[in-house]
Amino acid sequence: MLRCKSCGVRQLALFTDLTDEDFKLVHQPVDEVRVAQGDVLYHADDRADCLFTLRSGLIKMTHYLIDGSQRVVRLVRPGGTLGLEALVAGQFAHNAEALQDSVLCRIPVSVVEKLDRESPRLHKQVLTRWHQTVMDADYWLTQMCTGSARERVARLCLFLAEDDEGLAACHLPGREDIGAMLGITTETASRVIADFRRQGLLTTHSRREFSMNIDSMRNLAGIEDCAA
Amino acid sequence: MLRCKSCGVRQLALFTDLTDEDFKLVHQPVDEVRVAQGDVLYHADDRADCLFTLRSGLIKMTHYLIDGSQRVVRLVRPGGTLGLEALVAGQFAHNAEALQDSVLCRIPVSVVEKLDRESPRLHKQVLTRWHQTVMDADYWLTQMCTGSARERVARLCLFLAEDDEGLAACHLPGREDIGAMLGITTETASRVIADFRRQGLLTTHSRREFSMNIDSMRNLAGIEDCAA
DNA sequence: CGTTCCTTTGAAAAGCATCAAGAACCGTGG
DNA sequence: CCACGGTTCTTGATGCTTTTCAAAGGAACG
Repeated sequence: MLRCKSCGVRQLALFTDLTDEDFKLVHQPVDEVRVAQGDVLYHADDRADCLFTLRSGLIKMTHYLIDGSQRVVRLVRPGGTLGLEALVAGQFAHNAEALQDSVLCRIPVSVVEKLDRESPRLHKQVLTRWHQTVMDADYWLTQMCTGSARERVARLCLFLAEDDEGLAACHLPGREDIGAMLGITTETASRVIADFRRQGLLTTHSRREFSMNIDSMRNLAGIEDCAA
Repeated sequence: MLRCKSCGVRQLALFTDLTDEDFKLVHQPVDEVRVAQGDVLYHADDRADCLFTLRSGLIKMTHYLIDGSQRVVRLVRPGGTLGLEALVAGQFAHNAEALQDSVLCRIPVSVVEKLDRESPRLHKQVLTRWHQTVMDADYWLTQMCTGSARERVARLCLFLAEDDEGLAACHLPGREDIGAMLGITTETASRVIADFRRQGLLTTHSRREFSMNIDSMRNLAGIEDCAA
């Protein structure tokens, strides 16, 4: 299972920088995991003995609220890391659910712990991953939890478009998910998107795909370059 | 300067668990830093060659928005760690400003890096601190960025009261800061608090101190125990 | 081809922001 | 000790935004 060395996303992932020497320390399998859109990778409080690197797809990290609804606290994109808390706690801190069909590498905690001890390169990467997670969280809060519903939807669209390289089709989540990401209701999410469409800012190709006029969208969002 | 061993907040802080052996590795001074209410500990993008443990007081971590206003992304309470990003980036990621007179320990990055390499106990603590930071960030998002203004203010009051052990006086931030924490306007913050006061849920002793009826406040907040 | 789920839309009500002004508080200097 | 000016807090009135409740249209799927 050790194809990590030639992995396509490795340059983005946890195992960047690793030398051949480092790889020799990996004695447990790094499996590939596939989750279909809508499937749950893990639940909060599940026993955590591995962590994940996202190779392709899109994952939402959520918390359930007291009223039973869910709040999206962050999205993870290819190259991102999920479940780092496995290194310090016995259980996961979020629910991780696929917004798109996704492929991940499943890395046993024991592997990361060993490398963390014996490879300064991986050790540094682990810290960097934590840092990135915090930056992502802060970015999410400032961008997706601030301003009017229109601004937030515009920012979310721009965020989603970064993955899919702009002009072509971007994945558009369901309205309920959009609501849970932005802290607004499903109806408001729907209304804003329908409105963007009427104004010609946004075109939906299928139910779950769209493209947009990036510049106009930036105006609505309040121009700010993306830290994530 | 090595009074860490007998430090009152050490049990909460980064240097928990350290043995005498570990302390012998610390060859650079751990300074005490005092910041008065309203003072800035550091700015985002400041060169970061040290990190901090909060001994007493309260610190707000903020980002400036494009419009010049600021958004509070998190509060740090005694025992918490600030500026962990110094370990992986050359600069700080937030503005850190004192909401109350505060005392911190200023720990050079070189010290933490050395201990991180040579003390498994500190190494574990560093990871735990990162984890805690992410948990705090997620808690902040779900609690302070979700629900009506009344709910948010109620949750913030409960959060602030945890420090000051309930019944006695708790620190009440300025209305503008409250707004920046909850994503609402100064006026709305003021109105909600004035309203709580009229309903007898909350009593202000001085301008910056209050106490409250915790149970009623919990009802308004939607009961949920605090993860932070 | 009908069922089911998701999205869109409408109308009314509630919530919140905005603008503007007055009141309370703070530190300072007389 | 009190008066003063600046700041922060409170309050009111108004209008926009968002939620809520309800229902109808569309797309997906067996």
